[in-house]
Amino acid sequence: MVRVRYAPSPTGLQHIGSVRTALFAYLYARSQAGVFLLRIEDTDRERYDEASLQDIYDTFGWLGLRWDEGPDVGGAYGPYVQSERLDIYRRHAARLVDAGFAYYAYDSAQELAAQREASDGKGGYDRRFRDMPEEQLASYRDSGVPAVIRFKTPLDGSTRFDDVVLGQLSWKNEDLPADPVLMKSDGFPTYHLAAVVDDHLMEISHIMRGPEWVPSTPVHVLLYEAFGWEPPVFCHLPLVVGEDGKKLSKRHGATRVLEFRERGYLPEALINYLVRVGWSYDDKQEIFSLEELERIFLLDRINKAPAVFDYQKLEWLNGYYIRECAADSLAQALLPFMQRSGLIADPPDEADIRTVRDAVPLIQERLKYLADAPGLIRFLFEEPDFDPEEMVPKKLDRGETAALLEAVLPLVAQIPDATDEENEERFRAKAAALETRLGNLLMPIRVAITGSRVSPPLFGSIRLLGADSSVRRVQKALQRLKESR
RNA sequence: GUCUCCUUCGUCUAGUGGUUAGGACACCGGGUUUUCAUCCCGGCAACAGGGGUUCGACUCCCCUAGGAGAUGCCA
Repeated sequence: MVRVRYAPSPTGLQHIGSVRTALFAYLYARSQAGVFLLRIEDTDRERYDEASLQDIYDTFGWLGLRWDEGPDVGGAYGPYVQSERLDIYRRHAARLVDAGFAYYAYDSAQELAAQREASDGKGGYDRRFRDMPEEQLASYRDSGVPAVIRFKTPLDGSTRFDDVVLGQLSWKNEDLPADPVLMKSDGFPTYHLAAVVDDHLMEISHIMRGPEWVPSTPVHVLLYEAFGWEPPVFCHLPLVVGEDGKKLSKRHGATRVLEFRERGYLPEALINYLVRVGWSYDDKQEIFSLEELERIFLLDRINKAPAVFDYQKLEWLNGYYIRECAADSLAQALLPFMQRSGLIADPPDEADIRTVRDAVPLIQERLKYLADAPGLIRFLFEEPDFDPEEMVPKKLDRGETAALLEAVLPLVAQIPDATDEENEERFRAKAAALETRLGNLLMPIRVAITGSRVSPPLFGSIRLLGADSSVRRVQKALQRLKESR
């Protein structure tokens, strides 16, 4: 039985890297008909942040990735919050001390900092309490200095493990972190202890996590050995980096995942994009639905090398998924963005909903982001403001433009009652009669109606706006064009 | 500094000893089109460098260079 976990710590908002890790774990569990579970690693009470915890639920709720076991849904291996498992860690740490694999240490933060400094960035702890005789130890114990429990990493020999992605990895034990802390002085475990204990007790079969854990994996392997447990399969995912090749952070743009929702990305697009960062299926397919991924996602197609997060490709996918979207659901998805830009009320009234829905066919293939919609159809909700000069087509002047507009005005009122084909035919005939180009006729109207030279298709736009408003806007624009001569 | 990992077009990647090194995004050009967008066609563009092994290396080995991660009583 494949059991994988996503184990975020509520110390920061969910970002691209963490969600990519979760996605891979989720997909692998699904493809193996296994279990995907959420475990909250809240053992750092210094950095604990309530909002970050909520962000985890909000993020995955939006993405539509559900766990089979977790704090909110329960399960047979709980509790799924580490701060609720403290006595489990205490017991296991004590067990290691009793068996001679770990010991109490009484260093102060200052002493440790001084040691680090003295070692000239090389790290390294002097292990002073590791083999301290009992008589000496007693004085520390009685002094009331808070103790930590440290793990005795072997002084010689080597530790190796197999990683699904990286292959066989090996360390000399002397290069390992010197006696890492297992239990902190505040009674909370460190990641090393908590993760190992929980992964074992929760019967995790595959540890899928970011590459920053590779260097501490040998310590984890040693811990499994000390406990007499069989380690799970390790699977370290490649890093997601920014364009500068460095670990993704705020300076690379939107890294907080929910910000992608605010910017008008579709979860399908983000998921599809993310799955291709560090994973491939074959040499052809780029588009994957979540449902398909849940069937075909395999670990052996995971890449080793770090991958650059490419916003342009994400943008393309987002446009693709917007185009694929059913009109009604797209309209629905657009409403919050219309509200946020103040064009429609919250809650929206019937007429506004209808307008948005009717506008969808006009703008669907023009949207790269949901947030683009308000800009494209703003003219349906309020009168545009524009420079009359915008109406003048290339190679024409204001006078000529005004004359064309005047000549074509009667046709505008008829637009809503005719098909696009009929309208086009009429305008083409008119253009021919006036010995001008079709574009020279339509551009001034386009600007008069929408306020911009770039807009959704004109006839459809006018149909939505209605004959009266449309004619009024053209007349008004004509007036301004003449006046400003 | 030390340890570990990584290295195919600008980017994501396919490729597992013999390929014109394939696809996608981006970019450039062309076509369709009432603007924009979509769509269609075409183009540019890569095996980090050096040694081996081999009849033959992008593929295997070694070295170098570059990059990244780690080096916490954070995860």
